[in-house]
Amino acid sequence: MPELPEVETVVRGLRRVLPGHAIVGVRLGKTDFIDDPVALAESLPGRRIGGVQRVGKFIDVELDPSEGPAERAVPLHLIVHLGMTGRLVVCPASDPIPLHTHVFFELDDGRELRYADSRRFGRMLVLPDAMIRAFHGKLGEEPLEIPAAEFRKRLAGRHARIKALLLDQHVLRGIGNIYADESLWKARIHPARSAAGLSAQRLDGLWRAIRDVLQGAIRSRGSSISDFVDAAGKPGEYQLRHRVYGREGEACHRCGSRIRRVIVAGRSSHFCPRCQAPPRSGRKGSGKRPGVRALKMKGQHHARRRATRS
DNA sequence: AGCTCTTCCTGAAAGC
DNA sequence: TGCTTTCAGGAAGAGC
Repeated sequence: MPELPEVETVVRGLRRVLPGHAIVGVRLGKTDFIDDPVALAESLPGRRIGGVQRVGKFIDVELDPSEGPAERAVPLHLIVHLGMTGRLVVCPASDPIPLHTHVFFELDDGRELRYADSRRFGRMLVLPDAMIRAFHGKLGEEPLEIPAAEFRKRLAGRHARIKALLLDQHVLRGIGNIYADESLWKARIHPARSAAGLSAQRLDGLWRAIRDVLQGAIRSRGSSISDFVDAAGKPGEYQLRHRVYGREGEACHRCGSRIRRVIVAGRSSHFCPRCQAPPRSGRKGSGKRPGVRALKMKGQHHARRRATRS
C-alpha cells in the first residue's frame, strides 16, 4: 500500500527520468478514477515535464506551459494518488503491457509513463498552477517537516483516538495504516488512546517515532506488501523490518509478547499488548475497552444480508 | 466533534 | 480438488 515512503520512492525514481521530456500523446483505458479524462487527454500532449514532487500521498508532476491558446500558457500539475494498488512506471513503449494498465503517457524519446491500478482506488487529475495552493491547503502538515511543537499543538485537545488522527490526512499528510501502527509501536502508545490523554513527552516521543519510522522506510525504498513497486518496477524492502504490521501472533521484538490485531478507527491495527498499554476503561473490570472492536471470529455472523430488493 | 457504516474494486485467502 | 465467500484498505460521504 503506497504511503509516504512508497510515494517518496516513486517520486525520486520519476525525478531521475522524467524532467525535461515532453509528453507527446495520452492513451486511456478505464477512466473512472480520473476526474476529467477528456481534459487530461487534451491538455497534456505538447507539454514538457518540469519537477516531480510528493505532497502527502499524492504525486505532483509539473507540466510547463506550451504554445497555443491562452489556457495552454499556464503551468499544469498532473496529480496522481496511487490508492491501494496504483503503479506509476516509466519503461520503453515496446515493453509488454501488464494487466490493469489504464493510462499511457507517451514521451518524446520512445518511452512511456504508465499507470496501472488493479483496484482503481487511485485518483488522477490535472490542476492549473493557480489551484495548487488550495489543493495543499486541504491537507495537513508533512510529517517529516512539521516541528515537534507544532505536532503537539495539532493533536492537543483532540479527543479522537491517536490512530484515527494519524490516518487523517487533514491532520498529517502521508501516513497510512502500516506506518501508523509501526510508529505507535515504536512510541509505545496503544492505537486506541485518545490524543488528549497523551502527555507532551509522549507526543514528542511519537513525533520522533514517526520520523524514525518514515525515514527508515524511505531508506529501504518503502514496503512491498502486495503491489508496490518503484518507478522502475522494483519492490521495496521495509516490509522485512516491520515490527507489528502483518505480524499478528508473532513475538514482539521488544518483549516477546504476541502481537495482537484489533479494529481501531475502522482499520486493522497491530500492537504489542505489553509494550502499548491500552486506554483506561471507564469502569474497571468491565472487560470492555472503549474504541477497540474485537475482530470478527470465523463462523460468526452468517445469515442476514442479501435482503433481496424486489 | 467523532464514531460507524457504506461505497468503490479485484485478487488472495479462507471456508466448505 | 474446486467453487464460493470473505477480506483488505484510502478516502469521502451519510447518519447518528
